[in-house]
Amino acid sequence: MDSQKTAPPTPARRTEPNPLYVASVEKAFDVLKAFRRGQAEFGLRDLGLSEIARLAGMDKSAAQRFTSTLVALDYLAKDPITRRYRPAVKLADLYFTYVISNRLAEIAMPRLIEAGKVYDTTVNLCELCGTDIIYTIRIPHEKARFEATIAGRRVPAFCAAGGNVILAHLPDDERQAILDASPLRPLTDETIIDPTAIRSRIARARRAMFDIGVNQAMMHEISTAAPVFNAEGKVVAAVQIPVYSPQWSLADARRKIVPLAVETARAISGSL
Amino acid sequence: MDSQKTAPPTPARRTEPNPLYVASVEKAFDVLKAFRRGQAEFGLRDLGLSEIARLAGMDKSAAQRFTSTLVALDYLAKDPITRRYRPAVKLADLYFTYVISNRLAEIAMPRLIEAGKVYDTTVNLCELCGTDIIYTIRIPHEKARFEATIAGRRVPAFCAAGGNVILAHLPDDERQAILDASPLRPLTDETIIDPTAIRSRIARARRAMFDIGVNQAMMHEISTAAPVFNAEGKVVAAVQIPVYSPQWSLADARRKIVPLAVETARAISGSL
DNA sequence: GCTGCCGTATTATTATGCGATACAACATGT
DNA sequence: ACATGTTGTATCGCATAATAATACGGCAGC
Repeated sequence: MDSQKTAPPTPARRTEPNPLYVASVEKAFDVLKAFRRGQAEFGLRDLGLSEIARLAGMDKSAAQRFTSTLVALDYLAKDPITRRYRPAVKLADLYFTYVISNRLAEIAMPRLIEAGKVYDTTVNLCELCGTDIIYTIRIPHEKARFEATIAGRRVPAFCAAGGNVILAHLPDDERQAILDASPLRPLTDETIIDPTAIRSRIARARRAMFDIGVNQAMMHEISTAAPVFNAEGKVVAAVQIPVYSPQWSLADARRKIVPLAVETARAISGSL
Repeated sequence: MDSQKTAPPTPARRTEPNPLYVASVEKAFDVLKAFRRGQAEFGLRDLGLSEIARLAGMDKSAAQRFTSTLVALDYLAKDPITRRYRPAVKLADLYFTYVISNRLAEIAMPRLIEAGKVYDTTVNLCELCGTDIIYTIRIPHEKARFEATIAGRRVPAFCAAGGNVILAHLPDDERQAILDASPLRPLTDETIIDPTAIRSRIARARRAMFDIGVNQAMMHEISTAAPVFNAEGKVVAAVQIPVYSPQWSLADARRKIVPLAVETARAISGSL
């Protein structure tokens, strides 16, 4: 008679036997992560103390301490009447901190803005983070699903055009390690999850120097991407441009959007 | 014989005598903040251990422990050869966490995108955070200075059009408290820092339901803004639209941009 | 009105984070 | 080349600071 109502109790607590490791910091971030999970899995915009405890895999006392601390630091806000917590504006500081110290972003930004105007399309820059890609810069032009317009969004690398072009130019062992670690869960009915199919798609992307995918991460989305290289010739990011059916056909995307992504990526690479 | 070479050693350590307060968490965030300061004050994209210690106001041992844990958690990256640290992609997660759980952002996003197309201008949503405003959503269309295009950017509320329209509709005591707490340091040669001038500008913004400022936070910028209200009639944000001289004149901004900002803000308010 | 769950407050215990110290690897300048 | 002042790394005993158990009050919903 198991009464766990929510997902796997704890996603395997990281055990860092390093004497320089401060465990409290990890737990604070676990609390923040709980909100992302809560939103993704249950559509919750705010969380109560017990929910946080459950989602972050800690007991109520710990949740109490860390929420209290995060509220004092202004990274979490607490509704005084419902007593529920939600992420606070100040979290945006950290994104700024990342981007402002990122030369790649600085160089890419004007070119991405430029590129968006050519066909009035959204243009994104994405970088690898573990087995996912994260959209670090987004220039939205079209009203897609809300999450699809927000910077910081994660998509598994194996099913994103941006992910594929990055994987394609990684050293073999690194690419393999990431694919091995990727849970091949489909995001749409058409997501390719067959390992050999994925591999050949990546190989194609390497030869062509771009990738294009249809309905892989989201329905009605045709996603194109091209790799960005640094001065030493290593992939560091991808320019990704999505367009949406039925306004765009695959043929038109191929003919117009792919070259735009490739050209933009090349321009950025050239200035690194 | 003082050998402190850098700015004020510690910006007054917060002393939280709450038994539920976990001080280590604060220190971890202090380390992250150090990067923002390092960038703002010295233009540094990465920091060495000792620099972090200095900027975050802690000793080398502490800096060592917290950088080490933040690296383990992937919020900081360490260059193995230079041994310097820099903010890592994963920080973008936290921004996403904030925005995705924010109803306001969800409702505003499509209207902001729409608004940007009218005159091909950048459109921003900003929210109050302490004495600053933070740009939470940005739809960039023009290639302004890099920082001016990044979400998470902070500007003192008193000299930002977005800040003024928010302040204008706050309860008197709250507005006063924020102005009292604001360091009235000018950002440009033309920034208004006279308290009574600021007050009358805010009063005007309240009556007019918009604000417009020239060269207040950045040279060549004409900044317009209008307030967004929630269902209970409280200000929660501002729609801000900047245009740049010499492409735009003040008169044109008044005639075209202000109504656009006002209308967009009203549309958002109406859907909250 | 009873029962369960939630958020809050308080406590003793000890594990945990602390910071002094010593070392190594560079850079610097003479 | 050497002496000097950095910087980053590693170790360790001590006491503080974070912990988890517990108890309380409030608010739901049967």
